[in-house]
Amino acid sequence: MQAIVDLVEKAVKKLGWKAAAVEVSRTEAQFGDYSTNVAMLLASSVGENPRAIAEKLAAELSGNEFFNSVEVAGAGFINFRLSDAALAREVKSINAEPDRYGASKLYAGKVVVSEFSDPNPFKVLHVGHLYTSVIGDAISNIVAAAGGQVHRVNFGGDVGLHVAKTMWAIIQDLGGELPEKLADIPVEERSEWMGRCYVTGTRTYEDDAVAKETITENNRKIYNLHREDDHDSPFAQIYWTCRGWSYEYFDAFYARIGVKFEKYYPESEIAEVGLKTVLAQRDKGVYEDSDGAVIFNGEKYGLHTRVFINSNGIPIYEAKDVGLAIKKWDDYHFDKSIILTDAEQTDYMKVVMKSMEQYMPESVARTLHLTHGTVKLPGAEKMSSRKGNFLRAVDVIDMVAGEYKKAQGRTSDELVLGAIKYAFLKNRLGPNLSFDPETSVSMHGNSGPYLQYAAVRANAILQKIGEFEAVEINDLDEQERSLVVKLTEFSSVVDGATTELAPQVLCTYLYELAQVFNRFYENSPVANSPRSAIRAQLVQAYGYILRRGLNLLGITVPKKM
RNA sequence: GCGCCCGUAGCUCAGUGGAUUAGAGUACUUGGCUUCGAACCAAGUGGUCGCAGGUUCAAGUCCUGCCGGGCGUACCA
Repeated sequence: MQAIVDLVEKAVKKLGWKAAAVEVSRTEAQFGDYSTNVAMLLASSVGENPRAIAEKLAAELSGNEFFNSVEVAGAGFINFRLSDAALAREVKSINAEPDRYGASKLYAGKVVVSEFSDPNPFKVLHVGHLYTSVIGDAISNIVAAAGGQVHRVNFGGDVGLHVAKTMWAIIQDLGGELPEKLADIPVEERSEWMGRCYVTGTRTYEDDAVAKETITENNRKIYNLHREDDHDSPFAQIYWTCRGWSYEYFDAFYARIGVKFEKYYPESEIAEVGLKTVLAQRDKGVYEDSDGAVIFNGEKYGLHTRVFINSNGIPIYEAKDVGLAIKKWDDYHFDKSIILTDAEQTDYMKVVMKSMEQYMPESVARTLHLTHGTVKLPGAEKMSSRKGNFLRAVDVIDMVAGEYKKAQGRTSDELVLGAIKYAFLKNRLGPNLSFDPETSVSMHGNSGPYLQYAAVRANAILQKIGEFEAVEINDLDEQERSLVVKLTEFSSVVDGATTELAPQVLCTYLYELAQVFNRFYENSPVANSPRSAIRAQLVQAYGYILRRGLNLLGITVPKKM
């Protein structure tokens, strides 16, 4: 709590000691509400033992109306117990400015580009896209709430070998370059059909040497139709139509999960600048020719070597990422660029960034690559969209909807997404995520439904009592006190989640908050109580904070459940 | 081989170097609905924090080595 930090700093100064970095953290209820170890940190510079320093500080602070008690414990901890007056002030200030209370300012005025999700046209959205979209959205929300001017962008391969493979199978399936036959594909089967074509094309590329040549040629044709702005040839007509289907399918998906993007960066729009840049920087010695390809020799930097332009002269993923980075910098001149991808790309990204550092160091220094693991479902094999044994994003939503219906007799996207998003976000980023639709997204315990329910309960109370007076808040009992103390932790939690870009920090807090509230709820009637007007203010403040926290995670609070 | 990540209760996981006794959820055993919805609450069982050293007043947390698992390691994205 910042107010305590300020008071401690003031006391340290008053006692004539050199200011140490004061940190105040929550502590176990048996010790107090908050504690600080500043006495231990001061020990060496002051030249006294921590315990004695703590005693002096406690004496200095204990008269303050902010505290009920200030006690020294253990090796020199100072434990604080907040006064009712201090707690009342917090509740009042939450209810006065529910959307601003405790907001972080860590990104105030900063321009932030947040790239995530990154699906490829001509392919199917799988469970990984759902996962990465949910995380990216939450992180973007957190940065935006901290004052960041966040631009959410999405990158995807509308050119490249995977498109060439899909196009090959599409043309086979249509019986030739016959765009008019596309009308025969039912609207609801389009994405599915393209996904199947991708799998067929990939298998063929691996097994059939003749077809492989055609696919390689297709790849070149696709780059060329962009260069020549060809929308008329039968091949181009098929390409543009299917590409359009993909983007419609993506938009519908994002709308369904409540994630919004400012723009797509299709690879076709950045491939040229990537290609030109890599060639220009090769001439300056950053990249090298090798076996007909253009590479970056990462071994000089303890990384591995990667190809940027293949021996057919086509810019592959590496060169496209160079183009993307340049385009983003030109578009936004960002203070921070966040790129969220699967952890498989960690070393890859290091190589690309190391190469760009040679000629655009400022942009690279402001770029942060965040990674996450893979979603594992119980009993599932490793998924591969190239082999076709993957789980689609909609399959996961359907599975959870099925579980919801089984358990509660009804379901809705709002509830299903609340369950999925929370299950995805409550764990730290990085390691793989075990996701079990049946148990992990259960209706009990540390789950999205628990939190949504905890919010609905608060609303139900407020609805029942209607208008109430903002009377003075005093003589808090134990349950009321714990609820308010928990509310005061909000700002430091948000700061922590923002600093670390770690949504799980917020999840843990919100769950604890909901637990504290549910305990309060069991024992503290609001409607039929002499303390009704006081408790209503607490419930209102709690409702605001819980809703804000959930919204940061991309989770909405249902009107009813 | 080399590089990066992970290893905490039966299972899934939290855990900015600090508190006699390492926390949740789940599962299991109990108790609590005439109430602002019990999708809740309360109590209990369950740990050599992978192993071994080191740094520190203090290590699940930092360092080193080892064991186990995952990922990456040149023309896919």
